[in-house]
Amino acid sequence: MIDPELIMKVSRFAGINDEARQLILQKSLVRQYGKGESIFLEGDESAYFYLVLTGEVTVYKILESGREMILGIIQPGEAFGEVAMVDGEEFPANSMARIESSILSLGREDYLQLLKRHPDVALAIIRDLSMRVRQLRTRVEVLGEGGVRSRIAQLLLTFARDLGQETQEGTLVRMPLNRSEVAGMVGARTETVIRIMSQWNKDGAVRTVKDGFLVADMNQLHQAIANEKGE
Amino acid sequence: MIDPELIMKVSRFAGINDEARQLILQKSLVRQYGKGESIFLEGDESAYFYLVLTGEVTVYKILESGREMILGIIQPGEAFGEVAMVDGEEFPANSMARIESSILSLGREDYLQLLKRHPDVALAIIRDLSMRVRQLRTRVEVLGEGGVRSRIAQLLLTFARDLGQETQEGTLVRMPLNRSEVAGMVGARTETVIRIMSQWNKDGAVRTVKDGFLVADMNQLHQAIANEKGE
DNA sequence: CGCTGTCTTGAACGTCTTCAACCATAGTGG
DNA sequence: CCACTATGGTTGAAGACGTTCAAGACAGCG
Repeated sequence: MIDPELIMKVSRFAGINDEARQLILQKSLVRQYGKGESIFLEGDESAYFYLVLTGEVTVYKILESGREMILGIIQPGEAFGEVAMVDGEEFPANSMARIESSILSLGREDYLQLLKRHPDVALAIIRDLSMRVRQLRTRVEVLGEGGVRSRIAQLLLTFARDLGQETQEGTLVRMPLNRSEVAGMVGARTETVIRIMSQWNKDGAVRTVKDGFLVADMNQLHQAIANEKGE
Repeated sequence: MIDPELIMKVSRFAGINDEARQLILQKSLVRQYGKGESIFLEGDESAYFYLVLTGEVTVYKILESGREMILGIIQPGEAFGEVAMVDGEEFPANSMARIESSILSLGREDYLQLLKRHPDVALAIIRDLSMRVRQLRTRVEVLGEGGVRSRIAQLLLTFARDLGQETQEGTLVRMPLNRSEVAGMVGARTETVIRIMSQWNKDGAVRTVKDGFLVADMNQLHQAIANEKGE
């Protein structure tokens, strides 16, 4: 059921030697998760390391106030739950498949063994952690912006920068985000997000399309941030 | 001018061998910074790794909206600017001494050499990065809480948990935080912070004392978060 | 003593949330 | 094929909340 090609395509395992490759194929588990299916919950024992092969995973947390905060959306090739596993702590957040996904998991022991065998071990972890630090930092920056309008603008610009592809219509981000998810990421209510985004839609700044959204006019978003009161 | 004792006390360098110790003493630079003095600015070339020996450093960023966001307050023994240096990128934020501080810096080359000589290298970095990930995550959680009241409560509780010491009056956090700083950490205005905190002061929940603040009644803070509208 | 920086308070205004309802669309099962 | 249901998007009105601007209190320091 495991597609060896798929696994080896993951940048993290690129250039890995044959022995390590065998270890992965033998010891890892690849499982399909349906949309909305839970992968682990906050407080669970973290005995596995997870890697998204295909699909997307939402890592989220229920805050003390009851709000649901999305900490991150994990893309194919990216790992999650790794920090907790290395530290040997419980998972600090929940995770679920955002869409139909296939996810590889490797037990702690096997993971550590893999690291030992492969020389670029530490580097892979360090690179991964650095990336996470950077992501979290931009998240803090998004949340730090004053109004909800600024926060959404900042969020969309970040997505456009990281995942966008240029088209003659503007920057296209191939990731359908519903308004609730946006709300969960910027710490706001769905209705508020809707009001702001439909405004932008009318103004031709951002348009929701088939398989994602299109930032047609970045300037308008920057403006929205700059004067803290959209339009 | 460098106090060898001081350097060796830093947990990061504990158990280091003599050779490495010599390297640090010879190659590192320790400099005093006055309150408010800048250490590096966003966009600066990151050629050094910094470590707080005594004092405290504020790492902050000027957001696109013009707001000043405090990303972290670095305590003695903690490093900063490290990620950027390892990645070879420009500093993504500013830093300044929050109080009179002595700060050690080590050039990129020497730092890498130190890491090579000392076996626990990668581990030190990984531990450091993990810690930073955890800190940023709690920061995101703080900012994600709905109202300003919840965010401040969450922030103070975090400080109490991490740095607090129990007294018969409550949990004491030995760190003077002025209201502007709190505002910069929760993404709010100083006046708002003042209104909320003086309310809490009257209610006996949190009191500002000589060298920090005292959380007298944690429950009130949890309450404030729970029902999103303080008391 | 006057200065500076922090803390405080008030009032007006704009923003966001809340709650409640309604529309559109895509499946689903009869 | 259609009613039925679930999901996501949308809108309105009222009120809570936070910001803004302006002004004053206060303490520590040269």
